[in-house]
Amino acid sequence: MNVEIAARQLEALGNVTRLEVYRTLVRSGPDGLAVGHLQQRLGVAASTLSHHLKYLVDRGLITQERQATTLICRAEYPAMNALIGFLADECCADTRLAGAPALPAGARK
Amino acid sequence: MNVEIAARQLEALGNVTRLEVYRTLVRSGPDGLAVGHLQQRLGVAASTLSHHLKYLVDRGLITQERQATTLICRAEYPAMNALIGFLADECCADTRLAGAPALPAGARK
DNA sequence: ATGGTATTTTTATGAATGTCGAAATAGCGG
DNA sequence: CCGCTATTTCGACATTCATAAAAATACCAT
Repeated sequence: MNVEIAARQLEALGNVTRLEVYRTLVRSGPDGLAVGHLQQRLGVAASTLSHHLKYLVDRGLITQERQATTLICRAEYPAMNALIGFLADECCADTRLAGAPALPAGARK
Repeated sequence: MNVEIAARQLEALGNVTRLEVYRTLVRSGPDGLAVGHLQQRLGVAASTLSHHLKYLVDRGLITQERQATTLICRAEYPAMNALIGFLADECCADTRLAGAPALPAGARK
């Protein structure tokens, strides 16, 4: 994980529609959700949704698998884990794990 | 923390220049860094930097404090913590804390 | 006040985004 | 093969973004 990749993934999540899509997929668990179901649930135009899904696939945040005519979308959990890891390690203090303060300049990497 | 705010903050970090700025500030610790130092270190035009800093302040990711002629910028750690918390809780499995699998659909909220 | 350094605002411009309807494609079921 | 459903591609459009030079502002030191 480097800054460029992280930025691209953060950017992908930095749009309400896409973030909702992604969140919905994550919460749907490993079974994923068909594009059509996503479309119904989020109420966005199919073409817009398709556009955003491509975006998310491109950046490795979700995967798609054909099942007959429908396309199943799934969150790519390792990607999110890596991204959170980047934010926590490269950028941030651990937080929520403990009350540890931010690491001082140059303490890592 | 809601989806709109999270998306705005993620978007703010979803640009290489801003992510570098932010990362630099986080790693500079609580003392922060002057705009000028950031500018020198990152080699971006002052006006561009100022633009991005405003962006980050707007979204609550950093704060600024005047000290004589120089403006000290600091990462707003709680904001990042909340954002990571959102990603972990609302969106994602915990990861890195344990090997726990993603929460199944509807397990939360 | 004057000069100097630090930072922002203004202004400009090219590029990318977000959105959607309409048309095109893909692939099953019969 | 045909029709049907699912999804994508193709314009089109308005909006926002990223960048930076130039001018303006802020504030200290003298």
